[in-house]
Amino acid sequence: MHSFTEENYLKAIFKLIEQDGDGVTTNAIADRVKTKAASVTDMLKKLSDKKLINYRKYQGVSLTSKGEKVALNIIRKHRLWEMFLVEKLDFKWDEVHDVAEELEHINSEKLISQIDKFLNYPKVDPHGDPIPDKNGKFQIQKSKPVSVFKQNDVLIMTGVVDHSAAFLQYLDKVGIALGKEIKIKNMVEFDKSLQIIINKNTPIFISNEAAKNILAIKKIKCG
Amino acid sequence: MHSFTEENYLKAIFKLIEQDGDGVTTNAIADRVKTKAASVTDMLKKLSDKKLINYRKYQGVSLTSKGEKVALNIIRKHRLWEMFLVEKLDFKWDEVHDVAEELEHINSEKLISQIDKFLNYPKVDPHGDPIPDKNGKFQIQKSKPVSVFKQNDVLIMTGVVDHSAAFLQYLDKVGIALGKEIKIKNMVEFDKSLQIIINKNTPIFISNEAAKNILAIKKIKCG
DNA sequence: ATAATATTTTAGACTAATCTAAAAATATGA
DNA sequence: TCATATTTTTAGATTAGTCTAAAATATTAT
Ligand SMILES: [Mn+2]
Ligand SMILES: [Mn+2]
Ligand SMILES: [Mn+2]
Ligand SMILES: [Mn+2]
Repeated sequence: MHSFTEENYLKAIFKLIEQDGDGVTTNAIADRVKTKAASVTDMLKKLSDKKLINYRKYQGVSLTSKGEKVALNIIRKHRLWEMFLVEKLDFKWDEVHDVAEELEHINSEKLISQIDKFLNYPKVDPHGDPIPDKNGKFQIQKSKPVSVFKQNDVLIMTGVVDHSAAFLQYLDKVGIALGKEIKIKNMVEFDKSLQIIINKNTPIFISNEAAKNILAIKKIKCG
Repeated sequence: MHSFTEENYLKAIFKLIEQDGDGVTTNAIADRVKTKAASVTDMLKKLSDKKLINYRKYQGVSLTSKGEKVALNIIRKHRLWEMFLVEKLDFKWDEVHDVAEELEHINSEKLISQIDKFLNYPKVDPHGDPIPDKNGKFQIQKSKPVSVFKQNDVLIMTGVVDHSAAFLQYLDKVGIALGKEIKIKNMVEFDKSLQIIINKNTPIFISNEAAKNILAIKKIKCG
């Protein structure tokens, strides 16, 4: 169907559009797929010939709906595999990404629909990212970084911005995980670090840098 | 580590050695990996440089112990994945091979050891083929084709020679599966077809061609 | 033993994906 | 606006894997 490489470019372009909107630049893609701008230009021509992207020299690119469909399917597979690894094979959330990068390119409609069923049709992956369904539809997250909330806000942790193993391991260490309650006890004016209470435990401090990389929503009062 | 292609060549060489012994020919490999002899010669040089095979021009090849180890690991992964697909994702035994051909190249020690554990360390795959352990060790099957047994022998079905979907579907249709009892009721001298009884059901006829492709062992009397 | 046949290797070319270096286009800013 | 800096594209080379056609070697059959 499409080569590994083509799939990786499409996924990269999709994520850059998600971040910065259409008109994705050659250099931005080169960065993401860890290659040089010259190689990207070559690939853009190929993807354009295949009607997977809209491309005019020097103008930046966007995905056609065909290209977006391919990208969403790769992302669907990536996130389902991550979920499978965590839920069924006892992987930690910081161990799954690299393996999923390989597994996402396996071609089998049946395989992925069975994995989906086996996991009971999960809506989010182990990092809180939404899993597109068969048709590429997924719920847009309205989470925001913990850093934007106010003193005494009570939040539910829903995701991460930084997906690096190092950051995920840090969150493990301080006890922050998906679904945990985070109460903002107070903010240090000097460096914008936060004192927070996780699930009613003893308060801890997290840096502003950390707070910017943790996503959460306001907790709904219930009971 | 090793490319996709290199792994497929090593696996092909391993299986040819298993079948015909050392001194595997260029054409035999070309057949198995579905390429041309000239391409095989190129690859043999590369594998030889990497000390994965023993190769002297025109003399045929054998695997070094390093090469054998790689081949056995691919086969281990292939068979574990097939088992996973059948046991956990409701695939039929005739549906798993092609997907496993892709999955066998995924690189993750942890992934495969967890799959092994998840399946409770199976000894054979859905086709009755032995699954090498972490160290490449596996039990040699002493099964023989049904065609070599004698009238009134009572057998247990243990595997297949022909792994094609068409043959496996035929076996499904007539009710032959791993572990089933096969009693040889009689053999037609004319065309060597057999009348057999599967699990005490009504007798059926199978051709000599079919009998040669079904593996079995003599049933041990018990009770 | 020699000629005919079959197998294997070499030579040379092609494709996908990559790279470096140079040229072209665009953006920036005095 | 126009020179400078940055970004993007082109040109040309490289590598892995493949192919066809031709040459070299081995096998087989008279
Ligand atoms: Mn990931
Ligand atoms: Mn994820
Ligand atoms: Mn198989
Ligand atoms: Mn099998």
